[in-house]
Formats: sequence, C-alpha cells, structure tokens
Amino acid sequence: MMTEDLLESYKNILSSNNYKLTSQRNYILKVLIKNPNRHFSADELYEEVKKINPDVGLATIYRNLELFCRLGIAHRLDFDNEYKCYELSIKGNHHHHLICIKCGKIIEFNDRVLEDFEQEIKSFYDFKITDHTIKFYGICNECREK
Amino acid sequence: MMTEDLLESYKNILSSNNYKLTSQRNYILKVLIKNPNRHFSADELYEEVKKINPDVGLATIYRNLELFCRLGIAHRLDFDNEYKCYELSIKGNHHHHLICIKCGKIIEFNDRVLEDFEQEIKSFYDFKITDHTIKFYGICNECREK
DNA sequence: ATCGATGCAAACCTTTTGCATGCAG
DNA sequence: CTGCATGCAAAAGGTTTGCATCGAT
Repeated sequence: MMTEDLLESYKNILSSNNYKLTSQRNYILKVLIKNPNRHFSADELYEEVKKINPDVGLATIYRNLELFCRLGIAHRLDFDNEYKCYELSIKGNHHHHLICIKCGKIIEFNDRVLEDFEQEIKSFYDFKITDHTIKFYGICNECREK
Repeated sequence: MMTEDLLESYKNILSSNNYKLTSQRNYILKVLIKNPNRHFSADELYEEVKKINPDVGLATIYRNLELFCRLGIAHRLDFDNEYKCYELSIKGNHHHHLICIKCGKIIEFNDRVLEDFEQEIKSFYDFKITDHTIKFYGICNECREK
C-alpha cells in the first residue's frame, strides 16, 4: 500500500468516527508513516512533529497517541522502558522482537509458526485470541563478539 | 520445593553475593513466596509488607525489587500497566500469559512448543536466546458470555 | 456558530536519589 | 566497628488534566 493511501485510510478512520482532521493529527500520522520501523516514545514523536510544526504541544501528542490506539491506527509496545512506545498498526506488518539484553538493540522478525499453537490454546483455555506478542531476550551477534 | 527451602535458597543467593540479610528483605521474600501467582507492583508489595512491619519504606521495596531482579530472584513483567510489576523467578514455573482485553484478567499457561522455533531464530538471526515472553491478547470465556 | 481539539502550565503518579541514621556481619 | 541498608523527604521523569482559546465542520 502506498503511503498516501495509508494516510487516507487513517483519515477515513478518524472522520468516520467523528474526529476532526486537524493539522496536528495530519502531521503526527505523516511522521508515523514515514518511519514505519521506528518505535516512538511520545517525546520522540513530539520532537519529530516539532520539526514540521514547532507549535505543537506535547499534550496533543499524548492525546492523539491514545486516540490512535483506541481506533486501531497504532498500538503500544511494552518493552522494559521507563516510558511507553508506539508504532503504527499496519496490516501485513505483524512482527515480533528480539531484544539484546546487553546493548538493548531490538531486531524485528516475522512469524507464521504460531497458528497451530494458538488453536491449541484457544480450545484448552476457551480463550479467543485476537493478538499476540512474543519477545525473545538474548545476546545479539555484535555483543557476543565483543 | 517447600516454601522454607525457597526462602533459604534466596537467602543463600543474597549472602553469597555479599548482600546483608535484613529483616526487610526477609519480609519482602516471605510475601512474594506466600503469593506465587500474584503480580506485584511496588506499591502493592509495600502494602503487604507493611502489614507485617509497618515501618518499611517504599524506597526499600523499590531498591530490593531491583536487586532481586539483578540476582535472578525475581523478574519484571511488562503489561500495559502504568507501573512495573514483578513476580518470583521460580524454576519450573516458566509460563506465559493470556490477557483478556475486556476485563484485563490474566491467565497463566505453560509452553513447551517453542524450542524448535527458538533454534530457527538463533541460526537465522545469529542471536543467542536466553529468555522469552509471549503474551496472547483476546477475549476470555466469561467476557464472551456477557 | 458550535463544540471538539489544542497549547500551556500545573498537577499527578510512579520511581529514583540524597542524606543522616540504623544495624548486619 | 565498618560500611551497606534503611527511612524519610525531596527530586525527577513521564503522563494527565484544567482551562482559555482556536479552528474544523
């Protein structure tokens, strides 16, 4: 999907849910779309958006990240951080993380092996799974060589 | 393993690493051992320990939770909370979580199916895995019936 | 014109830190 | 005794909120 189409689809989600298309929301979405692999803290996103529009408020970033999560446009990532991180929920971009416990580097990987496992859990625990996250902790190749 | 043995083994870890066996550490360990299935925030643990010894300080709880994690006695859980949660690292108690997105209930489950998958990741990404966490989000049976 | 969205600053909440005192080894 | 551990209070850091104003519809 092109980035313009992505932006349009997110705008559609906003307006069809009766949220206004403000310039701030536009800027925030553009920054998120331009950096699909980045895990943004509210403050990092704030710094990026300020480069385009220096008058944004940090509170607006927080309020909209929360809104985007509620609308499924973005989602929170739970790392060991002291702060919350977010990324866009792009279909087909489902992935998980390898987290190096030495340098903190995060490697993304895709998986397709968990579907059988999910089915087992679903029947055993009577729990309808809608999403999952997997994190592997370990030592990356660079840290091992040091 | 009996709870007394557990307590002793944790005390051994502390003293063999030259940390003192203070009454506060003793109380904290006892509360954690008495509630092996509970995910404690620092404040919740503080409240429990205060029931035994009303003079503990919250800072002591924080300092010791951090210490216990460094020594492998406990570990952090990364849920969607605003605060950090901890639980004991009991051998043989490795488990993962089903998290209901409606009521927030957390169901623990064991897994033994990921070993092949880990091996694949290890060779493909050249990443030495030492630990992993899996979280499945969904709707539990009770919430589905409502 | 209306009412939601924003910017700013203050408030909030969890976690960390500095410092004097206490106590385990 | 010695130095780590503690309690207290203050500080820090991220996030939320109140309120007046702005601007999308």
